[in-house]
Amino acid sequence: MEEQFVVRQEKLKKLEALGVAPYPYRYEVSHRFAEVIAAHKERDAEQLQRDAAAVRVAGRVVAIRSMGKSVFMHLFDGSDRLQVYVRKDGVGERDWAVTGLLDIGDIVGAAGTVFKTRTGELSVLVQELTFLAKSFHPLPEKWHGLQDKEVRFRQRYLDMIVNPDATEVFRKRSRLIQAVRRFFHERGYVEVETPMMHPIPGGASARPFVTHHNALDIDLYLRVAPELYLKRLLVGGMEKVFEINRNFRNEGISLMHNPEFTMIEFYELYRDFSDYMDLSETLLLELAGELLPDAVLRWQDKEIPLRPPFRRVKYMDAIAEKSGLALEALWDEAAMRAHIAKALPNEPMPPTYGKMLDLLFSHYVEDGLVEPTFVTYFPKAISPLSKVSRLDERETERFELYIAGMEIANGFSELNDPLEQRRRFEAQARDRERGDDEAQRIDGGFLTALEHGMAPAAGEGIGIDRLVMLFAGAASIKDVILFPLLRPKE
RNA sequence: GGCCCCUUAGCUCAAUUGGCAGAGCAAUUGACUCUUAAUCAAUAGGUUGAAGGUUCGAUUCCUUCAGGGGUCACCA
Repeated sequence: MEEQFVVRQEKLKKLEALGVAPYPYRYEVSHRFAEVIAAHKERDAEQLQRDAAAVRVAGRVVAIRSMGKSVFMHLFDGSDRLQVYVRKDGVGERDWAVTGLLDIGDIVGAAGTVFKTRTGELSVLVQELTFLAKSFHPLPEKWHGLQDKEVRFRQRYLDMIVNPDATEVFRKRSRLIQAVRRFFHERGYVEVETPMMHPIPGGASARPFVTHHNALDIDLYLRVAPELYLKRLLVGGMEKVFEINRNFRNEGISLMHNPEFTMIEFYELYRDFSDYMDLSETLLLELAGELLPDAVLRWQDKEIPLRPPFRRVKYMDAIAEKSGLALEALWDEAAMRAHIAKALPNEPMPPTYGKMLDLLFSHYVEDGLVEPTFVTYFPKAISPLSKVSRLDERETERFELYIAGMEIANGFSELNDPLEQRRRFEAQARDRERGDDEAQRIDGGFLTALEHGMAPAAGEGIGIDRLVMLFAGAASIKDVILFPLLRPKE
């Protein structure tokens, strides 16, 4: 609001008139609030008075209670709150004048001694108050915090100042990614960075974002997946490799989808999809050990135990069971078409057989996969990069891990036969001609790499944002992405 | 993109059937040297998201637009 902005600018001028530097360069902090609290919370008022431990702390003023010649304030350091107490006769004349000019939102340093108030709250009796930065805007209300989701996402810093839980989610995210990295480093994986801009988008079925490089005068696509580049590294002999980075998909936004999202992809030579299902279980349990009190995900109103081995169900069996369709019908395009026309009359008829399968899977199966479940042996038609099953040539050695109705991971025995890979790409090209504009494109450079010989390998991708949702109990992907995509305002 | 819902003071929310736009917090002024949702007294703060329409009269009803949320589709 205009008026408050003006008033606060006037206060800044008054500070300068007192000889206070309004934007000093540094402040020597001796303890974070959590350290002060941990060190002294168990001691009683008498002990604290005897010792008079000296601290220098800093934070944002989030509450002011003035008693006239003494002022209580709560400071917030990004994680914790700490009360400080300024008395007129306890600080210098100038510091007292500064205290009177403070607004909620200002940032200050406080040097003094730790004590306990009459009501037992650990506080700092201030001897020296240092002004560190001015806030010209009022903070959201103290009781209810900031409710407006739009403001929370557009001005995430306000969310973080007022709703400490928001920050906690992102600390968890950081710890989770750190734990994932350590997991793979401990197993001898090499972390790499492959291009974010691809001349041919590949590695996943999705619409890409397009951009243009001026000097080369070529269109480039923001990557939808790093897969085809990571496999080139397998050809090069990198035995274990992973990448944690952003993917970009030009698709809709929902509780589970943001156009840019973080993914880990990892690959290991001489392994197959079965090894990677085991590895996924190990990883999730290790993350639970790191982030949860026990191996139980608490998400929304659900309790989801992580108890290996996770349930395993074949993709086609899952659809057959939930739809009531016979397995033979699922393998027959005409029968599928008839079923969809009759049972799902409001759905537009998918252009390809693979899209029909997708439709039935998401309609009948997906939401019901709450407990951790590996869906296995995806049909060849929708798995252009995975190896054919040893058991049934219509299927592939591919799995997806579902938890809480969300797809969390996707892995397979990597197709390494270049002639077969070329045929799969050609089948995708035919799907594209039939109207599936997410069908994968032929990447000649990738085929050439395979032609040089790639050892058998397993590969997998895990959606990090969704994993954070599960481990932090977040209902929306927007709650685990600091700045989710919103339509720009004005 | 389709459908449904929301948008009122800086923030959180009210406003009876269409009849004078309010409260708490925040802010301003004053009192107060252990408060913590501090307290007490006073003051100020509004183009009710925007533009039209109906009406004597619109926060309220209608249309269009903008932003957001939910949902469906696509996707992870």
